[in-house]
Amino acid sequence: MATIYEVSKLAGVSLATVSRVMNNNTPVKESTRRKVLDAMAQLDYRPNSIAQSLASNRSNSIGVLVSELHGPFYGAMLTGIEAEFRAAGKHVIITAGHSDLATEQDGIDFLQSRNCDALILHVEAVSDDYLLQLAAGDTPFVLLNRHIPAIADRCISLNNELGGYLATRHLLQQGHRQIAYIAGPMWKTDARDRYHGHQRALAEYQLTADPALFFEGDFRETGGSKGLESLLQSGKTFSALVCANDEMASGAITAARELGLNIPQQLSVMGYDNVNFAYYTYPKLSTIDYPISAMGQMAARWVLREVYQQESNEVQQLFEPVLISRDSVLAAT
Amino acid sequence: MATIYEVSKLAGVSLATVSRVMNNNTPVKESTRRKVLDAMAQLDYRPNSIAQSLASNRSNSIGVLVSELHGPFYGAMLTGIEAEFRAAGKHVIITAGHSDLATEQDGIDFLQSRNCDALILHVEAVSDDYLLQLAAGDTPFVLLNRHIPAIADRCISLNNELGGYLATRHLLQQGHRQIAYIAGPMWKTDARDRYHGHQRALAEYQLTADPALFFEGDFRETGGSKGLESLLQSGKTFSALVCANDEMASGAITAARELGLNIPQQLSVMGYDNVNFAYYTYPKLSTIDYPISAMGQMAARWVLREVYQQESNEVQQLFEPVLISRDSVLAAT
DNA sequence: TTGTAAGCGTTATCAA
DNA sequence: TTGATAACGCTTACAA
Repeated sequence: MATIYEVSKLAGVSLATVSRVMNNNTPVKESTRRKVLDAMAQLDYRPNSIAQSLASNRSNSIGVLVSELHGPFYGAMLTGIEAEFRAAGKHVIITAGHSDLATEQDGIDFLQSRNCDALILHVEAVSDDYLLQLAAGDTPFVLLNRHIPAIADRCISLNNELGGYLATRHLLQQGHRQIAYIAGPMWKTDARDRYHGHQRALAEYQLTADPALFFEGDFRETGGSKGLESLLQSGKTFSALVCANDEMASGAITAARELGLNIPQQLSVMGYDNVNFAYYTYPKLSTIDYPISAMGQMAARWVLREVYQQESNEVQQLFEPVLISRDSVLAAT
Repeated sequence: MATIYEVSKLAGVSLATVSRVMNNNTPVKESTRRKVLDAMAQLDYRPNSIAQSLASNRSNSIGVLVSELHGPFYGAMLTGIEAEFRAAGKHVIITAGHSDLATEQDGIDFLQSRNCDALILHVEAVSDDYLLQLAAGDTPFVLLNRHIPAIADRCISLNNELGGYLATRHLLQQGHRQIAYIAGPMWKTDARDRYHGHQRALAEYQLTADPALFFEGDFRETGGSKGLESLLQSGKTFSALVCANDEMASGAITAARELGLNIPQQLSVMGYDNVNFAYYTYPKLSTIDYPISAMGQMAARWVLREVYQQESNEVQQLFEPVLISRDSVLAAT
């Protein structure tokens, strides 16, 4: 592999000049530039990005920490992020935090030790304080799907409370009054926010959430199926169910069918996220749209703007959920 | 950020000694080691991985190129890869090839320019010749889901033909004789292999594939739905359908339902891949298990063994698909 | 067992 | 507009 030194020799100029034409940040005489470019082509020269990083203190790499690498939600998010950076010639180092405190902190350490220019974090276990402290350090970062007022300028988030409200209000508007709820893990902010929205909608109809109709799931299919079974066993009747995400809704629907319940005739079900497969469940899932891919893209743009000074991009930080009405909800009889 | 120099000063030893305790590759007196470790702790020293890479000519990073970042298939694959590397302290740079020739080549260039120690490639558009040439270069790489005899030692693949055979044979054994087929894009090897397996199974029953019962899809839900509609319009009757992957099967099932077809009573459906959601479709999808997460893990181990000399890990390169029988297939009447 | 010093391939500061 | 040359933070002969 040719080095800048060989290029400079072949072109008959100094190292510095070669560097200048590469980075074209300093004027170089056209004829000199040509000589250098020719030499580069002739040697099939590729700059060593490691050496560039060491000298310039810039790695052109962005660390991304997500809870999981699989699942429709994270997939869409990563796609949004990678596409934006790829186009900008930056690259992404991806690691998983598994919603676990130690693993998340570890992941952040790991990414920092790789000299990332910036971090995009989708963290759940780590505390606000920890992040505040991280913000005092000198690795810039954006938070995805989390809102911390003190560093609101680094947060890209969805109004989850509103989404929770919309889901339940939809059911109420369809005449349902006994509404069960399968939540995400309640230590997660988004799970709590969604549930608060649920409560607010109920309150508007002079209703309160019945603890017997509440189940805390895990945001995964099995959480939905177990949740439904448990709710049914409570003995309380309910005509509608809201699940805090689509995966649990899918699990709940499958479990309901196995128990001989007709969806939506005997039970209306709402999901949340509008992940790709929501259209392909049976019945098609009514849900709340979470524009996670766009939000990932915005996180990338934030970095491009704040860290790499690419002013061109508009960055939207606050997103609003939208109700998607499909076939899993029926008016109450 | 403290450097190795400051550590050496504080510990009262030379740079080299500090380096030695970090890499513990050379014996260091226990008391010296302690002094160094203390100094490191005191300064909260973190080695600069960029400088390490430049000096050692090792980046400790592995480039991963997959077709997409989303979708259940790639999600599982990335999870398998990342978990293995994370445990080994290596990190992954992930980029997407989108099954497009230029984008894939570009991605490979990109990863090489980042000085990856090795590459894991899930490429579809790039030619065998191109890969053979790449193999002649000096960046080691493994191929996932692709088999090229000349470099078989770098390939981790599933016997896709066998899977296709198993899927169709299952239907034949259930008494089906008119079997439609929705394929993946036929320029992709795996799509072709699966189809060949289908043909072989038919041949065993003295049948041949009917072109009117063939549709070339795109491995996505919409391919399945469009495929089913198109097959139905052909006027030919069929009692079973095999789809070359689960996503198309899901799309086909949804479309069938909309057209008033009962699954599996009026139409049996087979999928392929056994992605996570296959258990949550209605009816539960009978499919062919593709252990993609394990295969991703093996690709990672291959790298660990071949590139980082970690001999400990066994690497399995050839995988066999297995039939998963669930509810979407019924015996022919 | 430890220290010295020469790289690794760039960028960036100064002069010229 | 160009050239010397000192960083950047570490690894690794080679000596001691």
